[in-house]
Amino acid sequence: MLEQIAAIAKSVGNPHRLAILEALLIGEQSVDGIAEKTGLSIANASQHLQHLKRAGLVQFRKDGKHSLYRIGEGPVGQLLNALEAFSEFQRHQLSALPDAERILIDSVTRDELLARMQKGDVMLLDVRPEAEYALGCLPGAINIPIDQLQDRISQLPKSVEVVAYCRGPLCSFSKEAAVALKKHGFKVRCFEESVSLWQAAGLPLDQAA
Amino acid sequence: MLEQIAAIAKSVGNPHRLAILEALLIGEQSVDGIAEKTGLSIANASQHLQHLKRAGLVQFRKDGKHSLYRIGEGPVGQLLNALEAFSEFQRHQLSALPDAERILIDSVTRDELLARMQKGDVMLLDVRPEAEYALGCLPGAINIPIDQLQDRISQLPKSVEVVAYCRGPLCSFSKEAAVALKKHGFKVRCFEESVSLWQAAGLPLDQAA
DNA sequence: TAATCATTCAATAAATTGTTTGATCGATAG
DNA sequence: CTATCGATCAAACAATTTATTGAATGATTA
Repeated sequence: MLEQIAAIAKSVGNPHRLAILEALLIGEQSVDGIAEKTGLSIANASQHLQHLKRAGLVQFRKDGKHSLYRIGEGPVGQLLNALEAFSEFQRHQLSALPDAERILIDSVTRDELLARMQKGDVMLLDVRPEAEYALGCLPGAINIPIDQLQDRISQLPKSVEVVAYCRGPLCSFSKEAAVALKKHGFKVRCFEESVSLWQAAGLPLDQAA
Repeated sequence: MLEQIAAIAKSVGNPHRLAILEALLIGEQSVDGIAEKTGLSIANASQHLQHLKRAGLVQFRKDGKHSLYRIGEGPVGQLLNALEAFSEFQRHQLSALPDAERILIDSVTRDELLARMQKGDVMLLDVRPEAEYALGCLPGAINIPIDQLQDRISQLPKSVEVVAYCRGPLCSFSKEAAVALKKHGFKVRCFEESVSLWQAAGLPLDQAA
């Protein structure tokens, strides 16, 4: 029992396999696509993929001479989220802020976000690099890459709540952005599921041109 | 970055270390207490504990000639919960139920549970073994160990909602119980944080004696 | 001060994991 | 049918993890 759980953790406990999962969060990919994105040799990527497949973290289909892998069913995103959240906590722990200074960021569930978007009383902030934003973003989101946020912070409204998001479960940009904004007095939460899980849920993306 | 995250996952990716964490969820312990509970040699337990300490998953203080370890600050419980949830998902996946047959269990947050307990319109069901129940349970809970549940299912009321709980993040009893009850038409949810996180939050336990 | 106890450390051996190489397989294209 | 391509496999090696042993540490107790 504990061994099953440990086996799952062991599967994600390798930077190359995490990189593969991160790549797959964007969408289904062939082995050599993954190999290229992660800098692994093809044979090595294939081995890691099979490891992940055994653990149920990815799934697989064949299309002609390609093997296409995708994120597995089940709460893979939550798992990666939990890992990222713990890592994030650690990093802030280390920066040795006195407890009072530590800023807590609330998050928003997908359902709540959808409802708020309908009402139109939130501003969606995409903090990914421009190139990723251009490929597609949540409907109506504006883009300020995390490294430009300090300079362009005045472009954001204080009248409505800001919801920041980034790539997905293994990315901490949205939380960093939220902390920065909160320090400046904005009303801000973050949407932890971000693009990859939005997509995975079958919801539509905007083409930001 | 991915390496930091992988290091965390690697730390929980070992059954002995998971067993140690499970033991610590109950409370602070000395090295030899942990060694005994997990069946490890003292030296080995000490090494694993130091591994966990490096990863920030446990913390440590000295008291005389004892070293006392406890679960680390931060979202350790969530992390273990996510792992357990994924493992649980897999197990049900494997039992090859057609999608329609798969039973989804809602869970209850601690805050909601507290509110409902005040109002008195829930029945708390502790499905741990009797011995553990005797050491302390959530206020007002009754105990039906998971392996007696089938026989004693008629003792439960259908008029109020049942909330099942068990040991903590690495235990799946409460979910199993909830599935069984739901099949019999009970209104049931499960309290995923269970005893260990209840305790960790500083909330009081009942002495069931 | 010496003896004892709980723990950690250091060294080693055993087991597991990760990577590379080249061979192999199956599907498509010429 | 043969050549090519994407992917997997099998074997071999390197690197990392894990468990065990016995010595060392440091705080208490006699």
